Amino acid sequence: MTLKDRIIHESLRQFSTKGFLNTSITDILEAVGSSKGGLYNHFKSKEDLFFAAMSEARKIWRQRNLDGLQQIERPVDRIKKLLANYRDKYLADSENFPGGCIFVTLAVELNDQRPHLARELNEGFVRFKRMLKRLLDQELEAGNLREGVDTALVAEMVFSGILGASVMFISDKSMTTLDLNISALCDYLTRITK
Amino acid sequence: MTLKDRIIHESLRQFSTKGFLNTSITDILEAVGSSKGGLYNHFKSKEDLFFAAMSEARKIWRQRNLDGLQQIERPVDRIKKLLANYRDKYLADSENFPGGCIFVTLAVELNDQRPHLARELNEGFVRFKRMLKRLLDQELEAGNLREGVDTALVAEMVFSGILGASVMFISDKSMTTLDLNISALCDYLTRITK
DNA sequence: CAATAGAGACCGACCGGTCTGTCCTTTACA
DNA sequence: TGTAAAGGACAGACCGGTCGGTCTCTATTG
Repeated sequence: MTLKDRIIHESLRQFSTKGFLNTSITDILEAVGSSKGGLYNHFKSKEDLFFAAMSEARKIWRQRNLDGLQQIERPVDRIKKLLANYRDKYLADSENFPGGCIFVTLAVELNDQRPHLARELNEGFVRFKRMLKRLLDQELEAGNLREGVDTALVAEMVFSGILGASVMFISDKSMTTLDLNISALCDYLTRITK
Repeated sequence: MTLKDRIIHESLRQFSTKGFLNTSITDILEAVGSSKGGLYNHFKSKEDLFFAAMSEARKIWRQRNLDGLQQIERPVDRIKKLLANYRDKYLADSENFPGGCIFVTLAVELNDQRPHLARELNEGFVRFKRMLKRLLDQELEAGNLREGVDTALVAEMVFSGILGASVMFISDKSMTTLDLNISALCDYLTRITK
């Protein structure tokens, strides 16, 4: 692994626990055993490192959460699989993200302090919500949802549930609470399905 | 209003937008038009100010969210009223908390960095969840919940939904998205009630 | 020899906190 | 009642330390 990659991955670890502003360049460099020169050779600023780290974080997120979704036919079951992935393969991943979901941590920290950095976090949230709604709409067109179910409302509910579970997990790092949350969401999905 | 109170309220404003660590006492003092001497005369440290501010924040939270709950008879309707309060009287309060829910912001920021400060935030979350479950259990005993409804699961779901809605509101400050989230939660509560 | 990666001294800005000094109000006493 | 002592509220200079970023210098490699 190159120094550049090691810096990026160490950044992900520290950003996920301490956020962007409270992580110092020095902390990252001490962890990877390098120095200022080694960092500023590859990144022109701390913000530049932020964007590189976010790109890598999105890649890891997709790898973890979309794994095995293609093999599943029913859209609603894809959502349930995604929820299980989110619990087992993503949030449980204390190697890359020891502080919990890095997007939640950074969104909460940066939205009022560094709007231009927070923008792409919000875009990620919106894209994720749209994906949930799309899957629910497919189920609706197949006539598999109960009467009066609003897919936009359900997508919002599931997404908020995931965000809330992520915040709870950041707070108490409890796998049982996390499991309770994911179970509640799956239960909810079952309840609105025929 | 005394200087001490003005410092506390300005702290709430700045903590809710920038968090604790990224708010400098100089920023607070400039906003209230005072100086170091004026602050350290009333608080022995920045952490001392934090605890004073949190105490005031909890007081405001209760005022806003529990307002008018006593007049309502059905427990599940109390929860719905609380959700409406949370949307209309608490999150919409940009005077005290311009950055959204201060407890979410601080919990996400402090859990890995200042565990002893974060502890009482988590305690608040647990107490709130217990309150939700207690109300649901009352409804269950009255036989007003549908078959197979697990009150702990529902409480978890509602609480996560609130946390998620708070994070979304921090991110986009959109009242329509917030309203969608609260509606989804009310919809969910209706769906599990007889 | 040229080019690049990396080490680390260094810079100005800012941090939380301390300390001294200056008011102003309250209290004590002849 | 006049006056001095005492104490609290606040201003702001100052301290050691840390921040992001720059710069110079060295080691390695083709």
